[in-house]
Amino acid sequence: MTGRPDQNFRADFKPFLTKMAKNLLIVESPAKAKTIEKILGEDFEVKSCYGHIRDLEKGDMGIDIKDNYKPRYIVPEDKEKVVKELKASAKKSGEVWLATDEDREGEAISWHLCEVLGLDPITTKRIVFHEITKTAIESAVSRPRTVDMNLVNAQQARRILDRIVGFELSPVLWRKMSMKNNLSAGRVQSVAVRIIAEREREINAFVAVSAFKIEAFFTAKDVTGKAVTFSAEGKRQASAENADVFLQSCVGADYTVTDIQVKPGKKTPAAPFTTSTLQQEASRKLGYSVSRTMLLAQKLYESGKITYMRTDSVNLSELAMDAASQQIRSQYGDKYHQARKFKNKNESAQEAHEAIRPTYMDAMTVEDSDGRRLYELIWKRTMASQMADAELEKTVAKIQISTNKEELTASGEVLKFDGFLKVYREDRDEEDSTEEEDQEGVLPPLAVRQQLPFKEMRAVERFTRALPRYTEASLVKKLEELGIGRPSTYAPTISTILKRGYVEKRDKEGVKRDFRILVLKNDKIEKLQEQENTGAEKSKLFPTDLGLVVTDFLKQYFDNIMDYHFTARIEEEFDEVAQGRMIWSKMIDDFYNPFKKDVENTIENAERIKGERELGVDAQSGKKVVARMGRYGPMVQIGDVNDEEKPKFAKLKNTQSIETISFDEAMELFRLPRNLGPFEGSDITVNIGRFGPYIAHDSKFYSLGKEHDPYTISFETAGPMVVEKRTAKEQRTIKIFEKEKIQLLRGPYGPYIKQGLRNYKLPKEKQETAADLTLEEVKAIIEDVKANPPKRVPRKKKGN
DNA sequence: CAGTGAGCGAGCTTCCGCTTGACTT
Repeated sequence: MTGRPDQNFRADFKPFLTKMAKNLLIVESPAKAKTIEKILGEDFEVKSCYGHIRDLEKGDMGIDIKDNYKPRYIVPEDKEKVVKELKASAKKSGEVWLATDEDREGEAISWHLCEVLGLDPITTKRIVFHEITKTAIESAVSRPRTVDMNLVNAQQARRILDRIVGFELSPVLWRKMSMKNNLSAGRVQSVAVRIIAEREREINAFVAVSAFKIEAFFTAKDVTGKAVTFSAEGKRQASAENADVFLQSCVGADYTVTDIQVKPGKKTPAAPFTTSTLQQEASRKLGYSVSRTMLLAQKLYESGKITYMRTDSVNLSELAMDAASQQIRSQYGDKYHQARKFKNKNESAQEAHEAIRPTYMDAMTVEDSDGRRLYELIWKRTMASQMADAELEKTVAKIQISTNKEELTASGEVLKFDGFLKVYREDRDEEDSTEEEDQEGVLPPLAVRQQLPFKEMRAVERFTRALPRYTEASLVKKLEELGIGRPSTYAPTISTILKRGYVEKRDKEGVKRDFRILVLKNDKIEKLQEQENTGAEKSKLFPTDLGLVVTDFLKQYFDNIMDYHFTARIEEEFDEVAQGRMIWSKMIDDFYNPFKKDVENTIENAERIKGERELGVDAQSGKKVVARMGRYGPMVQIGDVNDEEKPKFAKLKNTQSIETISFDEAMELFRLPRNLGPFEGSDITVNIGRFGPYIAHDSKFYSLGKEHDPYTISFETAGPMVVEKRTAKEQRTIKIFEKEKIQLLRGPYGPYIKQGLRNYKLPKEKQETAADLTLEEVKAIIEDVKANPPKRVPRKKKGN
């Protein structure tokens, strides 16, 4: 099938539009709509539906399980306005064209549009394009198809399965967990937490082993005749004793070059950005969180600077490849250009869009100061992807030791042609990099049989490293590898598991560790001990105790859902549905029956989730000490609730965990509350409460903040703190109406009224003169705000 | 805001995947 030449398109098309009202073309994104309207011109009105316009009702799962899993769809409240507008436009227009994205979700959106706008899916025109260019769009318009119901059914199966898993599993947690927060579980989020949980346990179980790295230093003349030092490595020695023996055996040795190998090498540029790789590189190079990257990318997209930012495709349009080629040739010269098409490694990719790239390759940067660094990263990556390989020369020299049979190896790397490295080099994650690769240097020119002047030889103790904890971006990478989640959900998934308290993002301080060095110099061996910092991590994802116990629970009772390959397996079945080889309701039925049994079995037989761990026996009372989950989080407990005497409880610190806390650390926690003694007539006490550590004095409470430890803070520190915090509190106060219990306070967003637990913002015109407000005026403002509450979260729907 | 930790039970929570804004205690 060959496409018509473009110039014929309008001629073909016109007759059918004449005198009729405009055509309505619907796309998903409003930014796209604007561009396309310009391209298509007068005959088309282009509107956007802002993604899905219908979803399953929330009540009773939104599915009639007994009626073949029949879905009950509704237009969510926040989509009512869009739907109303689309209906009005559709009414006025001659014909409606559906141009949603070319993937499973896009197809379903088209079908929902048919249902809502009263269009017949059998006849309504459905078109797709992967790039927003005149050619692509006009060629798409010249070859419309209709909605593919098999693909729609695959989406419905996906949607319904996710609803079933989420809405059946979450209530199981509500029943079995004593914590009252709104817990949740789902096909994607629960596996994401599992990944974090398992990494943590690997790290906890890890035992570092050391070996001695042998490194010899020599001098030689470089190309300019200047003497330079270079190093060569020997075989690692397993222990300090072995290292010592080896260094002894080298005393008084001569070192001779016996062999030199020179091999060419090359480096190839990475593919253009997808959502996932953009998130990874922005995290590694710019330190951005996944959500920050997406926010900035969205802005760049909306202002027309880059193509769509939620994509799993590495493909560049012809237009983009040409533009890159031109830019590279003019900026760096012809030899730096090499046209490349990249293939997606990921099987789950749906490739409805292009890769993320600049709209105009000749724009090297953008005005917007927030988005500039991200834009430049995208620009460089796109350029590099169309540039020549970098050419290297790797040299490996073997060095003989005259006094023993061992051999040393010196290796070096020289860049012969920089190629794409002129613009861009991809960073690596910690876990993929090795020590050796990091320190390939340049070797001076050497010759076989050359005698090398010896400086010294070192045996340095090196420890194996545990795998690093995940960053947001490396978690996204892992999820993508497993085919779990989509470009539009990576950032929200991370927010969800953080919000639910399954995972925390924080830093970990390193610990000091001694390591040994043996140095052979002037025929003498010196033994040194030095210190290094190890295990420090920044902005990493840590599982909480909640995350760990929930993961264990779900793994025990729902191993199928928690399996890393569950999504991949059901994706194969969705594909079968999409191909028309499987009925979607049958597929869901096969999944649901055993799953429902698991749910019922769990509700009936599973114990409450406690995650209890015995730590030892309290010497004083002779009672058992355990760590476990309580109603308000992880805690330690002395004694049993069935004992005559009430058990003692203490909350774990943020950095402690049920799994790793020691008996001594647990006992330490029972030192609170501490009484520091009298100050201005009443005792100062320190404790940890619902909102963290605090000082109590004269029946007032002051937060302790992070820099002070309630276990160690002294009376000398606490006294002045009370005074300081008390005055700060007073300064925050503008006015107090004692009897009515109304306070007028100054906050970070300006002055506000506080009555009981509720806050009321002052109207703008009253903010300046807040101190002059009378009780009546204040009461009026409260009533006013109550009557017109500030719109924040969309209100609850009726009937659900 | 601030000491809790058992159990009862009303009424509530919850999923994933498309899309942007509205708006900050």
